[in-house]
Amino acid sequence: MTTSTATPTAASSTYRTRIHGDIARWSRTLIPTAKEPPADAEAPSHKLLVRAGYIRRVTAGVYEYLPLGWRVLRKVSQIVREEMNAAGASEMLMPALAPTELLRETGRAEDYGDLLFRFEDRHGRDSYLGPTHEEVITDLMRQVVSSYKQLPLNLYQIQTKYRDEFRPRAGLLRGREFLMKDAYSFDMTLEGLNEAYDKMYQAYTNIFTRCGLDFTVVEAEAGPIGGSASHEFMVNCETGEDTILVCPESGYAANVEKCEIGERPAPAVGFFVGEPSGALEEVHTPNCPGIDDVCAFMKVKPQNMLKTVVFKVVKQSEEEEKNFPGDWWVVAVVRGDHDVNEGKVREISECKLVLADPEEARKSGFEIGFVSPRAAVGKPQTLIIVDPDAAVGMDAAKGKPMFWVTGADKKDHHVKHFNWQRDLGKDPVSSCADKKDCFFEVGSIRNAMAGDPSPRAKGAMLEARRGIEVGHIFKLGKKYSSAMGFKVSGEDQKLHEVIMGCYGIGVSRTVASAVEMAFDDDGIVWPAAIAPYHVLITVMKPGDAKSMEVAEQLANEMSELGLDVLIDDRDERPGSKFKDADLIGIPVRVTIGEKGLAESAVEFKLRSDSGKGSFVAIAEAAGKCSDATAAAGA
RNA sequence: CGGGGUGUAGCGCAGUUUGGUAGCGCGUUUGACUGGGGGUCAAAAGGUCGCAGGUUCAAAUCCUGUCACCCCGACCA
Repeated sequence: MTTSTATPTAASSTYRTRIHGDIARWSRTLIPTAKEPPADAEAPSHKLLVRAGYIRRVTAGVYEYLPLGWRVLRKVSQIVREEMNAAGASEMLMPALAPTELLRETGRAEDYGDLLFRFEDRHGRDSYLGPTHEEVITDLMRQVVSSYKQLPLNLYQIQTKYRDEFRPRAGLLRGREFLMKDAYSFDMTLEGLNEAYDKMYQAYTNIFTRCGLDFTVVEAEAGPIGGSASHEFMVNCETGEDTILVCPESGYAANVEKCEIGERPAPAVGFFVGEPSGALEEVHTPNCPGIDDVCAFMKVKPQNMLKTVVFKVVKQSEEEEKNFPGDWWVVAVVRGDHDVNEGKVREISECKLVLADPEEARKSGFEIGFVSPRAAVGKPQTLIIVDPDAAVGMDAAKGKPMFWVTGADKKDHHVKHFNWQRDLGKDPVSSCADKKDCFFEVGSIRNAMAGDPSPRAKGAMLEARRGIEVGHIFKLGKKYSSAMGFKVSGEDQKLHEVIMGCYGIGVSRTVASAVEMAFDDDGIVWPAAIAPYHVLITVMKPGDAKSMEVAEQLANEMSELGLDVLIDDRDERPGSKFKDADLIGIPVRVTIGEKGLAESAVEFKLRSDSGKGSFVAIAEAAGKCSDATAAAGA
């Protein structure tokens, strides 16, 4: 592996010695290219990486990295390594295999469920293959770190990870075995954590910039891993699995789960106010628990439905259980074309929630699938939250009373002409005010969508884009140190739980997303920094002594300049060699043929240029390749 | 976990309805011609038709079971 002569960040200064580039011969390595992709490949990166001989599938979601693929993976790893080291983190290696009892300490043995690769060894010990390593590192740390003087620390590894995805797909983008960099920071104070986090944010920005990727950093929910803040690094790409929302004016960007919605104007007449659109009418809707089913059956639009989602409150302490005995519920109401955002419901309700079990909810009077706000209003131990877009009585656009369809609170029935005031009381909010254990409020509880007002710039609208998540940084807080008893002595001579952060990069996914981002009809177009080789020397007549001599000489010169060179010395027809060259996507191609040699020249062409290329004197070729790769960021 | 689908040569596929000697294209090997964008001709190698039972004189084909894989949805540190 090499570094080039012109690495743009401070990390390159770690190299004191001149490192020569690699030279390889196509005929003596393994690059099995194919005209047709395997039938199971769908994503462009999957098709191309297989066709170009980078990877092969071994079983669902598991791939071999052939020589070219492994080189790319190592290039990305090396960039990650350099930037992590420059940010003050230390590399180590944890095992992929660990005892499940570690996960029991934090409850994640259950939380992960089937996603965890688990098995018993011959002694009957329950083991797992690590999907991530919070428990392992915390276990290590609690053994070896006992004083604040040993902190702060940031430790990372580049390790194969395992997740038993139910449906692996898209080649390297969602595999069951994948290469990941994971880092863990340990601090005594919140300020320390914030500093560590900001350093990682910067390191990640450097890493993905150096990899030549076009990416967006978005605010994200911390998710099941817990914690208080997080950002995702998303490669901008139409084929991406994830939707992100961005504000074109302020630069605010967030994923769908996290994205806030700017102030939505309340109806001019006030929330819930409006005459009924007609008499309440019950409709038999057999086998229609879902919004789409009902809409198709009743021929109404989702915008005219009220969706009612029932959550159960999870009490987190015995004290809570004592103060609030029995089952408590949170009922979220949104418009049928919107999605309830559990995080936002949680924030407003200030409770830990789970989606109610249908059976259990039914016993308490919620006919799941057919619930309406009527089932919840005035009900004890229940909080109702209605999204502003659902809390309207007048259809402002049409100037008519709002036509609502919602559940009939009995199986296989819905009602139409639902009206907030008539069916819930003259003023739904105050109707609950005099009961001390029933609550009713209007709050923003749905996922943001394209077209929603920006939360950061007045008048701007959110836009939706697609992306591939390649990096994710979290502020974990004390979740793991607390669960696993990782405490150290502070300056005050007292024990303190350590504050953690964790920082992941999907290395193999980064490789695939680089391809998703840059390819054309002919094949891959690698960013120079992560291409398996910088230069491909295509020898038209490998049987010709003069041609091969020039090829070797050029390769040596380039290697001296730190370039990695692949010589296509195969005795193939020119057409095949050019097709293969475009397919594997090496950034610079130098062609050695009779035309040029007669003039002591070779042909120089960038993969990213569609033109024919140009002739360059042999003496200048190596330098030109070096300049071109440096200009492309390698 | 719901719905749909596929397993036949290294890759892509036909053949299965109506049981009767295992096929095509690409790739591979050999030879000749060719030689700047996947060439031409000639010859050749390569398959227990996913696996296990069953029906039958006879099974890639029909029946039963099983395994693997893919797509859509749900889910997703």
